[in-house]
Amino acid sequence: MTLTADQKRRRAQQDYNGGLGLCPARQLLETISSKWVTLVMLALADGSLRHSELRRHVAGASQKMLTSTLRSLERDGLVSRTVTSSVPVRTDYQLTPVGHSLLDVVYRLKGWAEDNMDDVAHARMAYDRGRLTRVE
Amino acid sequence: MTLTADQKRRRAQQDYNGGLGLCPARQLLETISSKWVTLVMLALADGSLRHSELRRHVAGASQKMLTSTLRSLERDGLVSRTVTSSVPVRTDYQLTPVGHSLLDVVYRLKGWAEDNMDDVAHARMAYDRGRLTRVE
DNA sequence: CAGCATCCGCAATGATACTG
DNA sequence: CAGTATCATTGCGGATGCTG
Repeated sequence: MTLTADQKRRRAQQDYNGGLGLCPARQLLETISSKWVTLVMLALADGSLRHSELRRHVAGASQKMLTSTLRSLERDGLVSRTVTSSVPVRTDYQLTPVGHSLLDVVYRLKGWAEDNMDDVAHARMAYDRGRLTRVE
Repeated sequence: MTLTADQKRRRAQQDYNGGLGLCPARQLLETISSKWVTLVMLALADGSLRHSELRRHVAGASQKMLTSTLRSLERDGLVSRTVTSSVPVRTDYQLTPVGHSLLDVVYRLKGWAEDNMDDVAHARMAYDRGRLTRVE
């Protein structure tokens, strides 16, 4: 078998997440870092929303991604799903207590972004403009 | 010519942002949400690190991804890069003041993950158990 | 209306080899 | 050692159509 360095690295990463148990936190971090997670969390901040409502709140999210994200959040116990078996099926999503605790952190993240977006925007322009000026 | 890789990334981001017409804050949020960003930030928490050292700290990061992430962070003014033009080129990375302010938030995120990983792990098992009643 | 399955294009990511 | 370009692969994410 030609298990080159690629396999080894990938195995290392997988083991890091699952086997060692020393860093399940990282696994969680990566879950949170998912593109739509923060947006869905913020959308559910005010209360429960239906699938269609959620989709309206989160701009640019396809039905597939939304469902996928919600499943992930539900699996992690951050979001609870309530299905009402009426004729038109109604499904409501809302944050669990654990979800709310994460929301608190997400708010801080959002706050930081709002506070520093000017600095970052400026830094970006400066970087893009003077990229050929190397520091030595 | 040396901008090709960066231009690709930049183009991708702008393409996404342009399609949705988003506020800069959300743009920043997505930057932070990048998979390796938090890990690199945490690695640089204690002080400056060289490229190779950084790579050792962040498990599973390829050289390409690391460089790419660092470039992104440098562009946003969160990380500063210091190149020493000695015979073996030495490059050190360290957080900027703005980077440190983000690090503070990242710490909270990490703290949350550590505090809640047990709950989440439990929720996951429970969820998976319920789903596995229907195995082929 | 909720959500799952399928096809598919493209961006993200990795490996490799090459500069300075 | 740090960094880049190039090619190959994959998995994300979008679109569509079908089920309950």
